[in-house]
Amino acid sequence: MRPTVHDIASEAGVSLATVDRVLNGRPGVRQKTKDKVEAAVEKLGYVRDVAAANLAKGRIYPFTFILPLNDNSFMQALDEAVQQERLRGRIDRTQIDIVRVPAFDPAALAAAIDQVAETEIAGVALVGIEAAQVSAAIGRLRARDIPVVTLVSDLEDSARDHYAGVDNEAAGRTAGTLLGRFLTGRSGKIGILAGSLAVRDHANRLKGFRHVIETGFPDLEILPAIEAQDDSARSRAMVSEAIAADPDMIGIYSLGAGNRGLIGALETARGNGREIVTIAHELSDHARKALESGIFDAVLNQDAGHEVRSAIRVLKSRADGLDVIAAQERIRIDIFIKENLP
Amino acid sequence: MRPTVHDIASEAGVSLATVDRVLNGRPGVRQKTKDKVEAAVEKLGYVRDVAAANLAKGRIYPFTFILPLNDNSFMQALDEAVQQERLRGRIDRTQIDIVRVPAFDPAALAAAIDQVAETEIAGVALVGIEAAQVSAAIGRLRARDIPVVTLVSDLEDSARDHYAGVDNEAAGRTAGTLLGRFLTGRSGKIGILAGSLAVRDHANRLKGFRHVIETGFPDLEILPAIEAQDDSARSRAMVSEAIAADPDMIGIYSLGAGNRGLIGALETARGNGREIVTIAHELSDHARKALESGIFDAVLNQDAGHEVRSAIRVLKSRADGLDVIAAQERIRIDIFIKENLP
DNA sequence: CTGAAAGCGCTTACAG
DNA sequence: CTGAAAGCGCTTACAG
Repeated sequence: MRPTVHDIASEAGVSLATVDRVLNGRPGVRQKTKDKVEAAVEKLGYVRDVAAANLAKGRIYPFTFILPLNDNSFMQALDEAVQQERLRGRIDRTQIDIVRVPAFDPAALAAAIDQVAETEIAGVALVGIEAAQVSAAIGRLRARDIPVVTLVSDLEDSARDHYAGVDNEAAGRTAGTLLGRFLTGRSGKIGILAGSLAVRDHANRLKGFRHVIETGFPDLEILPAIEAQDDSARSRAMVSEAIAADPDMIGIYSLGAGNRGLIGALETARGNGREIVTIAHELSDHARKALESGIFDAVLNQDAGHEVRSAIRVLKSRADGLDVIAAQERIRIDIFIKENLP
Repeated sequence: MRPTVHDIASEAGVSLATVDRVLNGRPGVRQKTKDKVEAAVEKLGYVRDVAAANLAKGRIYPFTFILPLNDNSFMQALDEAVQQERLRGRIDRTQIDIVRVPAFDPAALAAAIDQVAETEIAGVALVGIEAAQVSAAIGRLRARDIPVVTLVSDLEDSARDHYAGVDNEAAGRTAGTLLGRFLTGRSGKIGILAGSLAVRDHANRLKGFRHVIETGFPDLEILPAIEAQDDSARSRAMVSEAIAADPDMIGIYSLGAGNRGLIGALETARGNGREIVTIAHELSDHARKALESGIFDAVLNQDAGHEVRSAIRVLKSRADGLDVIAAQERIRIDIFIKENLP
């Protein structure tokens, strides 16, 4: 049987309380006593039972997730993933509060952060918006020693502890390579559909995409980006117009949300005999159906559940003063085509 | 604060022991008492603290993993993943034994299974080999009510409880679509490199691949499969020869292990001005480097760690007599290209 | 600086 | 059929 604190205590000839002090690096133990305990730990190969420790501590980690009020499928999936983990809180001793703020509103986000900072909290996760006031609010949280993780969308210049999200430039490069290769031997133009290039994520994706196409696929030309604010009706209208206007458009990279409108436009185009190779982001139900029907050729995905769980793991580690194994927390860029749909 | 067994007991006006009996469906409780307890559970929204329960039970799940002694990278990764989980056993109360048997040896595997059946065990995971004697041995395990999960390689006709691995036919279809699309506009022949088509996994991959190419890419012709027993030197020689023999070979699908030899052959071919679009399986270090250098164009991967953890979750559920949510245990087919390498 | 005792939420003999 | 008490491996006041 594996050794317990009792074994350590009797081996070292001290009490349980002292063992606990040494094990948890609490102050008020003579060096000599500490040595005895450490020797016993070493000798018996003691490993702490974390579950039992948590039970005894009755410790609960109160975390707050600040999420945007956004109706696109991905943000909804993210919201649901957080709610899911919230329920699991009973078992993993987290107490997750969700605060929702208007989307794309830096002032609202900063205000929400400041409000959260007033509460008794062990960590905060939030979807970043690139803005000085947001960075400043994060700085104030960190000044109070509250761990902060950015989720999905980073704020590189802020004091956040960790970013739980995808490398968007790499995602753009991935899309570029796939689209370029799917169009092997053809020459023509590529349409870009974005929410807004003012959003760092979208800009980064486009940057990576552009780099790959320009350096690797000289027969393809990238058209100026269509910014449709991730709005479905708008996307549909603008993409339809662009397709009609340019018979040479043979591919589209949709790097934002708003896929529903895009799918409508592509279906219409297909009706008119135009098959356009398309790569989009986020495996929503719509995107899945579009893959199945051949309207989309590939979909890049980030797993919202993974991101949320990673954020929680990191916040817990931080709250416990432990280090994070960065490699283990890297969020993958999933590639889905019709054939490997999960 | 969330309710505990104490709250249920006082609400229902019974003792802790009775609450426990009802909660765990143990016999010897009057229906009327049971009703009272269940009403209290309902009313207070009680949810059991699994960690505390395990602590009290002192329960440990002794599982045995039977793994092939195989030096290919994937099997080594699998072995390491099991060792990893073995270490975590201290925290998640599993006690994992690893038994290693010669690879591709049905008699040895069957013997190992029978030997394990003699021990006090809560579940067995094993890498399947298609053979009647193996199925029979699994049947004997199940007859003793020991849960069995096949890992990586299934035995559909056996009595195993669950398969923790990838849908290999879908993997083949995925490879076919990618290769076909990467070769858009070109016509030529596709080489197939397999370990042995007697291995069901390899045969299934080829089946899926063939289906996609034959129905979707009429300009591509699949050459007879090269079976190199996953041996590096052999793979290298046979692939080199095949490339030299057929100037029309423009693509290769490598559906087994033995990638090192394949990479060597492709590098030589490249030196001779032959660029062959290649898709392989399993993201080993060699495969990763081959992606980075452009020798491989895509790699399909199954995550050994996921498979092992899924197997453990399923075995635990079975041991506890719980159902498994199949959708949650599905193992994904990961697509990696140079740009989305993790 | 150190220890004895109670308790976290559950389960398990044992007694009745 | 039901209950009182002890214990799982830890931590935490409290006392000294």
